[in-house]
Amino acid sequence: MHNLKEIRKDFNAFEKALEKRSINLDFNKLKELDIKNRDFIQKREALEKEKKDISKSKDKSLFAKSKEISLNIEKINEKQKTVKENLDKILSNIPNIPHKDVPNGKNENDNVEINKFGKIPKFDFAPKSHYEIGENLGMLDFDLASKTSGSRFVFVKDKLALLERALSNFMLDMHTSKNGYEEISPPLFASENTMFGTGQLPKFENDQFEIKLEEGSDRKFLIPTAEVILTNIVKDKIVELKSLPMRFVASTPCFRKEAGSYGKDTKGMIRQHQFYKVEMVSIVEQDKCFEELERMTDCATNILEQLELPYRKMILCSGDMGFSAEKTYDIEVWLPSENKYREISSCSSCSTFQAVRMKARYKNQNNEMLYLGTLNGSGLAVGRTLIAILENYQQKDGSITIPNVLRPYMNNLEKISLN
RNA sequence: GGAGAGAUGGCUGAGCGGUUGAAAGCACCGGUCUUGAAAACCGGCAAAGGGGCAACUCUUUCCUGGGUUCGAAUCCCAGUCUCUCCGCCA
Repeated sequence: MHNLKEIRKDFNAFEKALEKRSINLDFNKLKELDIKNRDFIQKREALEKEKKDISKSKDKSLFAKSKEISLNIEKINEKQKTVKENLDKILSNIPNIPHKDVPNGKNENDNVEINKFGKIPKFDFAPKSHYEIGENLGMLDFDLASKTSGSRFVFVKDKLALLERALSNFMLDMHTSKNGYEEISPPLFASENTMFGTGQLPKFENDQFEIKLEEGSDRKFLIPTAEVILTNIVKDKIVELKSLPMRFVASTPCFRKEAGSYGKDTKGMIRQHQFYKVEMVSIVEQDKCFEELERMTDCATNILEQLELPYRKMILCSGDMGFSAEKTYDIEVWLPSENKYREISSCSSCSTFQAVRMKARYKNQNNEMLYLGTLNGSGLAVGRTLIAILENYQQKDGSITIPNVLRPYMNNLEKISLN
């Protein structure tokens, strides 16, 4: 969320900065509400002062008047509240301002490649898709999942289940032992306020699974990513400077409705309602966001390099960036069956955008109160990594070679083949 | 599910109708002392919002939302969360 105080300093600059996002926003309305709001505040405070003085004086002859003032305050307060609500509503739906490095663009086609890694594998046979391979092995079962749960679910079985677990463990080990992240096993439920903090609410409610605990209880949601819960660790906090940066990693299931992606990736496990993801979150001083973003992205690509999977690093254009991000790198892994790169990680700096929503702050060297910078990145999406391994490591006979670094996590298994 | 206890500043913790934005301690910042550090001593130190070029000033805030009162951290009601005991249960 944007700080109204900052916006007010230069409305035009704010409007201009958001041009890249191509949102339709009534800036005049925003301006008008802000003025109205402050006007009401001034009126109310003047009355409050008057009332306070009477109370302090303890002059009984004025008590009746004080009562009258209270009624007046009430009226103005109602009006101010309504204006403020409208103001907040507009404000909470405005996305973050893209950083100047971010290329202008409409959609994913305008993303810009930064670099590439690895050799694209050549096959002397037609490479199969991950779901063919998995089904042939009898270790991916989509039919069973649709029977028990519906579409966009999968049963991962046997050695592929082991592989999935190995991937999670391998990634967690890397991030905790080499990259300085603290491992967290968090709740998978998030409160409404928590979802607001990272920007999933109010705008993207359609994508979230809501959980009903009991009639009339507070709203709860299944986390769409561990980012939500890890970032909110600092919600409502004033963090001590010496405890920065904070770095958290978690491997969790993620739940998404995937509304609006009907007909997209319907086959296979590219796009599911539920998937595992290893997520990194960094909480940093606000001026350290960009160096942290580079660091975090390196942590993600390093996993792919160790798994010897070919990838490319993209910088997202303004039109493809998430709501809370100011700058995002996507890591895309090579998928032979599709003959193209597909997203396997997304690392974003959110500047102070989430921190303002969460009221997450720290005091800098000069004892000034500042909002924190927050970053999140997948390190990596486990389901999609599984896919990438199936496809890139497939053999002619339908078996899968296990990447070297994963073997210690799989009882030194070297390949997965039909029993 | 039943019975209690609690929620106060960055943290711990007093206050239980009016000089309380809030004692005390810790932490933090500045100073004295020291070769330097530590200790000791002295001083400072809440946030949000509004007004002002600024110095500064005003308002709000003691879990949340209502209520009583001229006046609420303090009294009443509802809710949320936490803890203890009993029951049940992975």
